[in-house]
Amino acid sequence: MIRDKNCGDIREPDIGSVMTITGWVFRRRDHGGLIFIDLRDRSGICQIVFSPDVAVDAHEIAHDLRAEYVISVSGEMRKRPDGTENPSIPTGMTEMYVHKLVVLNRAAALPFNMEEAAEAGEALRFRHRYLDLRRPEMQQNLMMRHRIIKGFRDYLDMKSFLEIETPMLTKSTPEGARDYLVPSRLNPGHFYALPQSPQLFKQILMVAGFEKYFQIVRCFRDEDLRADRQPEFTQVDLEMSFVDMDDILGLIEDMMKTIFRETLGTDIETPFQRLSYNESMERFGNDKPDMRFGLELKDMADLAGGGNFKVFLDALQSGGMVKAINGKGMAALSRKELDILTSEAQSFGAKGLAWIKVKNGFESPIAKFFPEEILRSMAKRLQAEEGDLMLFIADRSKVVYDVLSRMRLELGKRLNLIQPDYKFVWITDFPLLEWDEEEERFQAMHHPFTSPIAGDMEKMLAGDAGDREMLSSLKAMAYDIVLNGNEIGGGSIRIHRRDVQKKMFEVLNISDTEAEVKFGFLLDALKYGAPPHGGIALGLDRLVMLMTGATSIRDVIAFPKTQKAFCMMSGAPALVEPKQLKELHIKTDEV
RNA sequence: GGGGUGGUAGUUCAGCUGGUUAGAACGCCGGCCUGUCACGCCGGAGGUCGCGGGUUCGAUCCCCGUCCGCCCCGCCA
Repeated sequence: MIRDKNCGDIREPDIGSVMTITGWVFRRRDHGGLIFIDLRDRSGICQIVFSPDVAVDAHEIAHDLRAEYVISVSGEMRKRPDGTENPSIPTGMTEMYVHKLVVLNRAAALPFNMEEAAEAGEALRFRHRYLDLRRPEMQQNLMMRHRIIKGFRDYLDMKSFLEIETPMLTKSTPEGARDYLVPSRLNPGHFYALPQSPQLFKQILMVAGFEKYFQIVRCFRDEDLRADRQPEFTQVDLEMSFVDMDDILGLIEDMMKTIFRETLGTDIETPFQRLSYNESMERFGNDKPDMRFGLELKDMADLAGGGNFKVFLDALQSGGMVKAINGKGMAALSRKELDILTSEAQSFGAKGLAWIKVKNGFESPIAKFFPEEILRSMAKRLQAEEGDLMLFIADRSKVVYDVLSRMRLELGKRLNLIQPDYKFVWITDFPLLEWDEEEERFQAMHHPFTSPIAGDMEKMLAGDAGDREMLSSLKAMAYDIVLNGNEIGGGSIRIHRRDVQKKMFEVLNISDTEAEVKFGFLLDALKYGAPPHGGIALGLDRLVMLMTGATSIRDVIAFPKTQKAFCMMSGAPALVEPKQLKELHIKTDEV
């Protein structure tokens, strides 16, 4: 070993001992006489002192030290003189008096200030990711990620889950996201796909009798990126046999509780609240509600219909809805501020925003369309009191939900209603199918292997594949796990009967031949004694983001890609040699 | 594919209604400094104003195109 101890581990018992420590020069304070350096390694920082009274040559060399030089220093650990201790760091009682300094490596002037790197542009941080990752904040993030992953592994191992790897070179599936394709040299014109998830393989593992499987696995989706979406991301993927939905939800709750306790020391509340998809939409306007605050949506159709405000009446008549939320204490907003709020609503897709101030009665351009009694009922339903602002959206249901759910979040932030906390919620009873207007057929809302809920199973089997109304009413035995308004995972009880699976393909308008070509191996497997099974996949990156307080998953991924799926450090993707393309039997169009 | 926003010194940003010499802070370089911890003080260097075109006597500023980052819609579970 070329060092005796980590910088951040130095404590008072080390006083008096002579040792060697190594690290990066973090900050330097060169007084000409005394030189102080904060030496940093992964564990933390330690102040070292160069004095001409202790070692003339080391002191001489120390003048030339610069940020991020890698050095080794040997010397005596001493108690800091009275009054010079630094209580703000764990090593603040001690300092090393260096008698020997070795510069292990020099560093060029940095492209950005490490201490203010959080403010530096992401493009720059990504290009020099090795420097960005050297920052304590990023190191903390990745250490937390490690502990969380270890938490999952330990917990699932304890519960007798087996970690089994599945192929990365796999087969393109037509449903779901766009695949990343990999050309096959040995099979001209044929392509592998990188997995969007190990879905089919984990089901096969259940058929194969492993009963409890998990994997911390990379998944790939060639879709456009967001702050919480990367083209490659990590799932905690698991599947179990002989279980029902409550078994899986219970296991995940206990697992989360364990991991939050062990990594953050936080005690989260279990069991998690459960909301049906419909209830979530009604009350919050989306299927991933942030449960840390109220501001719930209220249906106003009956009251709105009792006036003669044309916008409301039109919306209701054409099958739309009128819903509202209560902007607590916002009656003081000026006309101009209300205009801004309105254009915000419009940017979310609304045609307009109707508002009624509860202020000396009711103040609003639309108040005149409603009898006093209805206005009072509206206020009552929204629990609006003097000083509040009632905000209405009237439109098609999709628009109303979309706009109000976003306004709810916006107001929650603005009114400071969102306290730091971890509020989980399960969303259940999703529709099994979703009508695709463009393709004029049903799509599986979760995926085509999801079982209907028990009561709907016979309905689907007995029903006609063209019965749109019946099919739209079917509920899936699927569940999403939502944390603070972020979807962090989802799963379902799968179809384990071949006849049900075939019916599902029929409903989805996937022909026998097509099903055979695309999922034949799963259908085959279902013939040979498939146990009832189900599982879930958790989005690890999002979970770590929330647990570290990061604002983007890019801050919890060591080497993330930009919004154009470009790696600024390595330069991937890149052009390749014509020879490589030729071997792969590939000709490109452009460039 | 679409909407929004940004790109000026190594970095973060300012730069008025288009005007002659493009600034600040931090960093960098040189000097001074023996108790600092964002050390301090003095001095200095450092600019393809993303790129291309246009309008203009004159463009960092206006217009068009383009590239890149970020946020969002579509897309994606």
